[in-house]
Amino acid sequence: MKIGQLAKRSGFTAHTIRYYERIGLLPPCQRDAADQREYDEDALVWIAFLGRLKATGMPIRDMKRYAQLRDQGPSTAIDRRKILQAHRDALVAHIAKLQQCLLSLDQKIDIYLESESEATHDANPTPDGRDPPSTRSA
Amino acid sequence: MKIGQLAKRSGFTAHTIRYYERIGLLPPCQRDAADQREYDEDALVWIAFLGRLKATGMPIRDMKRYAQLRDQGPSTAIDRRKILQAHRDALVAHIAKLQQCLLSLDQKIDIYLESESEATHDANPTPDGRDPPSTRSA
DNA sequence: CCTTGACTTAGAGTGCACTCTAAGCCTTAA
DNA sequence: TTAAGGCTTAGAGTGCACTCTAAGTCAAGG
Repeated sequence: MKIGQLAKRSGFTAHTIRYYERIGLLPPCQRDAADQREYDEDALVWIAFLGRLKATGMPIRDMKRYAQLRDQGPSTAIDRRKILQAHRDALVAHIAKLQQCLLSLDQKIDIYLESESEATHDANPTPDGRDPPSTRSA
Repeated sequence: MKIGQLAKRSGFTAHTIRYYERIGLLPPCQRDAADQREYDEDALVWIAFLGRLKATGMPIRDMKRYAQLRDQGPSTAIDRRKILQAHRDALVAHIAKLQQCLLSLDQKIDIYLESESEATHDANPTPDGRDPPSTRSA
């Protein structure tokens, strides 16, 4: 497939795909008679994997490290697995943190909703007219 | 407390706190006789909240919008609540996506681990000497 | 008295990850 | 035949969120 196709199927732009090739994240691909890039399904699998690393917050320099090891062949498999595991652990921690933030966000929303329903039952929003839930710990 | 104290307790640097004030994320605070910033506990609560918005991926321009509404007083409470709810929904979706990525990351790690244990039982890592788990969907 | 270190300002610089531009080539449909 | 649209390159530009610099003031400790 051409770069435009790969772009559509991977969710990256053609610009970004060329950029990734330039910096060594994608290996150089086949070219057709007109010197245009021609990709196979493997390329899509690889770039989709990069997309997941990116989505989970891996910086490009780490993806590059991984890509370099991959280029060096099977002897680097253990190193690659370790990179992935470290990333996985960081991801688990990150998700946990997000879930905690979600909790306190929900709490804050509830405080807003409560003060809104008070305002419905009562003509006067909050007793002293202060900004209702501008603060709250957690 | 002084800016250095607030920095320590909030996890932001003093530089960043001044930057946030400059762009309107933090309201101007009290100054002491030497014109140095003096913060109260409320300031800490507010900046900690900003920290959670940031940690959950809210861009600064959206935080600014929220801060502006807050500065306008209680009449903007519903708008603020809606911002928070929209952010909350985006966050839930983001967490779900991360969890999906975590799943396929774990699968990939398992493939590496399997090929490693094969290598232990068998002298020859992979039959044809190819890069073991460089791909795999999901 | 002197040094240390925290603070002040405006504004410049950084790092990341794209994102786009310019100028041009090639293929395909009308 | 021509126009549209996709492709090529090197390199410049963008947006975000800081991050730091320079030059200076000020208060406390040795």
